[in-house]
Amino acid sequence: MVSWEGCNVMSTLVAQKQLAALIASALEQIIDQGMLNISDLPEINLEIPRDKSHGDFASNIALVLAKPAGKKPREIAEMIVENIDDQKFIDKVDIAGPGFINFFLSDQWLYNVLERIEAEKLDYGSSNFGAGEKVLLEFVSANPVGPMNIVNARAAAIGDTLARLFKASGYFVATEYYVNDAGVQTEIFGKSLLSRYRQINNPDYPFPDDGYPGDYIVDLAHELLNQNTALDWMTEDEQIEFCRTWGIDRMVDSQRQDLLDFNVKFDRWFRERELHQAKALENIIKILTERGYIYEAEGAKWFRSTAFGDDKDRVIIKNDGTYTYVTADIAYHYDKLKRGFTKLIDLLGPDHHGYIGRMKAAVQALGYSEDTLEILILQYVALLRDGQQVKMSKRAGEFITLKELLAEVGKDAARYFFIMRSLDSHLDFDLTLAAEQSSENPVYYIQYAHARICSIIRQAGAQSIAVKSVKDVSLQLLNHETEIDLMKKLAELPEEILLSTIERAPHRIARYALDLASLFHSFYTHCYIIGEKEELRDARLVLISCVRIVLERVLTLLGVSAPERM
RNA sequence: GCGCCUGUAGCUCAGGGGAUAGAGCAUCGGACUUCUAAUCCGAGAGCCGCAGGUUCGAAUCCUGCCAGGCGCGCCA
Repeated sequence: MVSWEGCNVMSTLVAQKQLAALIASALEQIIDQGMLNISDLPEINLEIPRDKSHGDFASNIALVLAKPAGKKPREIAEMIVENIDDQKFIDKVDIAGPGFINFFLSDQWLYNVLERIEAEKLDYGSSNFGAGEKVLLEFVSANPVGPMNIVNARAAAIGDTLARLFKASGYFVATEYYVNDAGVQTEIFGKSLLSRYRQINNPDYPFPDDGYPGDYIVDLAHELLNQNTALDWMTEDEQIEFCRTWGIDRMVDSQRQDLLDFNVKFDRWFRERELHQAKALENIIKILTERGYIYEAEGAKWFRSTAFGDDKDRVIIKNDGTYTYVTADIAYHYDKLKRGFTKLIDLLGPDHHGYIGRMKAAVQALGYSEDTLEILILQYVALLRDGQQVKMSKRAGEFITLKELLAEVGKDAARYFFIMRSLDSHLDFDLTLAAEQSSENPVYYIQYAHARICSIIRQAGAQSIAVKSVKDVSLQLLNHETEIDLMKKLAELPEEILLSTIERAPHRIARYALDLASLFHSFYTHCYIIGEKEELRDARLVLISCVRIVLERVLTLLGVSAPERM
């Protein structure tokens, strides 16, 4: 049994849980009295009504029960309300509309929120929901033969924030970037680099037909020249191999640096070559063969992925004896599983959606459940400049790289813009707006709220006014409408973090940050702080200090900085 | 042809069974002798792509259609 002693409600999550328990016990009493005849209780959900006149929380339970119970919704609602135990934290309970039960809570629960924020600081909103489950989040994994593009950038921002959300929700998370450094593409890359290297002294040296045209390879060639390597004494094959490994290492280094500049740090950069060196591909084929999912046909070896619902079986060893990329990918995922991760999440671009079936099949063929692997598909990004779409052609070597994006709009705006839309949304990224440092830009709007609070606290400090502890101020003075709204929003953070994690929806946090900033700005214009009487001033300082903590918290989740001055 | 995503205010997007459908931008009108006007307050603006169905209740779920984006290799 839940104890109702004291008023321990301190977030919307807790409030909803407690109200649901109250309704459940009311229903039990009604059923015991024989007033209601239903076989089993449905789940009781509390929602926060859009309209404030509908209370702090509302339940539709009476409407849901109307049919199975064969009674009118309002009649059921009345019985429930009559049987709800009186609680100190409930001001009143109304029945409204077709049969909604609306709960109006005493403001005390909001003051408890401030106490909790003061106690937990930047941990406020965290939970142990994940119970330490080991999750491996793989994202970006861009080919190392070229610079990272705008979709990679979106994946980086979203993947990184998802990782932060999983951590906040009590999971053990590791992030990985898978480097395809073993395929045909890297060989073409090696040839391209060697050709550019030769062209420095011999402009007529041929460039491979299928070579990579970008200028970055020319830059790499000049860097290679300055390295004074033993390249010229090698055979042709050795030269290509050297260019490949040296060049890929340089590409990976620069990708790693670009991502660090974007506030994205991977726990591990996993090289495909490690799998080959460890004979992991041979091993995975052996395992799948033993399990009976490999067969030979048309001179190749196939993985029977259709056994688990895939559209067609997949070639795993080509008729020329080499492996397909799927083979390495299965080996990589098996490696993840062997390392003890019980949940694998891959964040991929929309061109990879056909990949879901075969990889889920592979995981199952290896003896794991289908939902061990979760593949999130990210939709494309269209870049706009001055309202016009920026055309990008990879073949012509024209595309905006992550590095260029950061130079143009900055890390904070870029992160926010990528995260503010749901994964499913085909994002229109407005470069002009993102680069603008004005009120039209939501990033600055949120950061400005944080900087404003810091400024007030600085001003107060200059007048020797310190921010007191929550328990030393008169919280009941915080009763202005904008103050109540602000505290309600603070109360929502734990729920928001949890839902953002469960729904894999980082955009919810971006929106929450914007809403909180908006409520603060509104409060700021309606309520003074430093000029007010001491008691009210101190209470308000506590309030804005809590708002500041939560703003810093959500900005950190987004990977955006929380400036103290602007 | 098959698969995935999308279609909501002039624009970009939230909401994904519940009460009068929301936000930002844009437009229009107001607010600075005091803590940052990078702000606030207010107004107008919508057959929620179309047509059926399920439901006490559908923007939300199901079916079909229309439109846009992206896939459907022994490429990665």
